[in-house]
Amino acid sequence: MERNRIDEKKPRKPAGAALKRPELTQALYRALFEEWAERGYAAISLERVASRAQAGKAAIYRRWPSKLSFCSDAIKETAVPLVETPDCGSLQEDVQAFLVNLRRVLRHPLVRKILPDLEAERARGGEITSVLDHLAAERRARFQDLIDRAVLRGELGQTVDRDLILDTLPAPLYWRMIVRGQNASRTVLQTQASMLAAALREA
Amino acid sequence: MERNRIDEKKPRKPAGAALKRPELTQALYRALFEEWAERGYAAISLERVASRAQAGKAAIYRRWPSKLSFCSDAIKETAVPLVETPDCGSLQEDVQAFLVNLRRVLRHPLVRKILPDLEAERARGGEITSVLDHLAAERRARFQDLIDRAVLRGELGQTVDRDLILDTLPAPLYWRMIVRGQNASRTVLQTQASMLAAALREA
DNA sequence: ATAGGATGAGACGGTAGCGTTCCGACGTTG
DNA sequence: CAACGTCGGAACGCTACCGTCTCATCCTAT
Repeated sequence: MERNRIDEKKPRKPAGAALKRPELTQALYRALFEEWAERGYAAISLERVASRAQAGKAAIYRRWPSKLSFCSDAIKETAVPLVETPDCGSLQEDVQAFLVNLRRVLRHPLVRKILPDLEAERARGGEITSVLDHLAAERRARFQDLIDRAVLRGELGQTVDRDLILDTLPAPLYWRMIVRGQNASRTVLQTQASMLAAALREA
Repeated sequence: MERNRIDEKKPRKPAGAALKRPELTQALYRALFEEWAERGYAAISLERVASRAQAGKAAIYRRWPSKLSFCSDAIKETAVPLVETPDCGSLQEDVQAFLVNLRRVLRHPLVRKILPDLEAERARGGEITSVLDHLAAERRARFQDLIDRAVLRGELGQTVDRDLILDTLPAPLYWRMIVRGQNASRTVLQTQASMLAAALREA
């Protein structure tokens, strides 16, 4: 009876499938993010998203039951391939590699607009708060690895305040690029890495 | 002819005046900020602001021609008495005093919600962007004073990168309190001040 | 070729806020 | 006392979007 005809999400044949065309789903995600960047989460109009994707409103309501689940899926689908922080040999190099990765993310023009909106929505206690909390937890785990390596190398004491480092590492670059809207050259990253390494050793 | 009957903003007699009652104006400001914190700038409903202040919509439109000018006036009126950064004798003490002032501002429950919304609105290029740019310029001037004093004392070299310091000083506390939503104890401020002073000397 | 399912387009009634305008009530001024 | 201006409240027509629904069309699989 081939019951997988209902379950399958990807095309069985090489060409595009007809069951909830995945290309359209991607187009809807893209249109959503554009709308999101322009208006902010609270003011997203699904009508405009649909027309921006040259789709009908029904195409959205067929896939997701609500704006929240639509946006939640869009974030999860997109934010997963995020920053990787491999071991670069020293604290200073680890920090600099992290900054390079962070800059790559913060450079994206849509991220620059959507990220502050997410923070605002979270501060306000909006409905997407839970989604963001989940992402924040993942982000925190990456930091822990970086700090653990530095402690093992003896670059940081075992009593180091991990919570404070969590504030210190990403904050200056975020502030510069997102809050102040400046760009960050390679020399800026290097100087910031030096300053951060010095700050961490002081903690 | 007593032409000041038109100009005067304050009551001539001890009792409340009738011409655009200033108490009502203040009540409207307060209601605006509450609404702002709950919904965000883009979603502010002047109808709700009015009813929250137990006023009629006309009371708002009699005073301001648009939402932008209403909010703009409210911000300017409120944000002017901002942080002061007096000379405390040393870089480390100056930094710590600045952090204490910043914490005082960021602790306010309405500020915690309105500030991220302002950043998001600014990143989006919304209509209040110009108002915020003006405030940012004032804020920057305060930092220049703090750095100038440290250079004069010989604590920082004359070639120090002021732009980077502009990113480094407020970022970690802002990140901790606003983005992460944590509070900041006195020892947190002290440790951050030490870390920041070490970072600045590295710049 | 044909049947079935997704699609784009758009109509529908409902909700919400806009900005304006009117009203009767009130208090201050003269 | 009378005139005036502001007050709260409410109604106005207007626009935008919601979430549902219908329908002709197109594509794919059988």
